[in-house]
Amino acid sequence: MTEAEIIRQIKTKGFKITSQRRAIIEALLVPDRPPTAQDVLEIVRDKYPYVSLDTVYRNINLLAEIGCVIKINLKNNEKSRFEILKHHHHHHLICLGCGEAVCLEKCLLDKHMDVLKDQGYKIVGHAFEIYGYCPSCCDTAE
Amino acid sequence: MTEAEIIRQIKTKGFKITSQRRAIIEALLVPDRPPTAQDVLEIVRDKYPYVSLDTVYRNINLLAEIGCVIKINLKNNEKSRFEILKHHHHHHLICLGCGEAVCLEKCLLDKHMDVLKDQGYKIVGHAFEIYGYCPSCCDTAE
DNA sequence: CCTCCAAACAAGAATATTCCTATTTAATAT
DNA sequence: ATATTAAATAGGAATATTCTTGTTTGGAGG
Repeated sequence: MTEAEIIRQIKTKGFKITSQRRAIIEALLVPDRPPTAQDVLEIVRDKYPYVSLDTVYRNINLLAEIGCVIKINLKNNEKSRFEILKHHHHHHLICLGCGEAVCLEKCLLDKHMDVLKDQGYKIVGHAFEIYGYCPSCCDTAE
Repeated sequence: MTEAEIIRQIKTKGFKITSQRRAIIEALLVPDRPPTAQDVLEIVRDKYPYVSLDTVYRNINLLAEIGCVIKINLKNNEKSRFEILKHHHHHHLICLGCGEAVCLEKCLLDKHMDVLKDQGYKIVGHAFEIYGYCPSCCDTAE
């Protein structure tokens, strides 16, 4: 998803475009690996020194709610990381060794959703994460 | 899983049985709906007034790691709730209306796991939660 | 262009959870 | 029973994230 597409989505849903919001979206696209809120703050502050961390969280959460960003919860109280949703809906394997989030090909959970919808539940979202060790961390493990 | 079975598991894995630990396990079984760490603390303190909240979290996390307890993450910064795993491995739908955690029948994620294991990943756990509204909260919603 | 109002903001307080350190204790070997 | 040691604990500090409050601002309508 490009910056322009995201901004269009935000407008469509009736939210406003502020300079901070725009800068946060751009910052999310800069780092190699999905950044933490703190990472985003530091990038944004190069341009807007008075942006608060709360604003970063508020905007990232908005982006997650409208489906433009995925929140990656690392275990053990590490900071969360946030990934702009480039292509399709997917989930992650989080390596407990190096902390890297590996994208899973495809979401296999639609079956669950369908059953619940039939039973009268209204589903608005889901979280799914796998914890383990990637092949190279398996090698170096004791 | 009964208290005795859990204690046996703890011993088997080389952890110690302390009076606080025992009391925490018992406290988890008391409330109707899965309790928060604070709920557990209050029950335990009836008997042991000097138990710390950290001890409750530490023990619940241990129980979760050895697979005796499931951690239920409610959205929006509500406190987590913890459920003694009575029967088989399963997940939850969390109602955003009333906050209730509905148990899902069965874990459909084994396919994912198998694929990853074939690729050399070592899987140690996963988190899966669905957010939505239960039928009665759907009725009362605007 | 000017007014208006909901949405967004900054700053700092609050919250849930974990970490740190010094002390105590369960289980094991003597 | 006693000594030993790693695990567990209490208490308080630290951390990530969200909430609160008063202020500012985007964008719709006149």
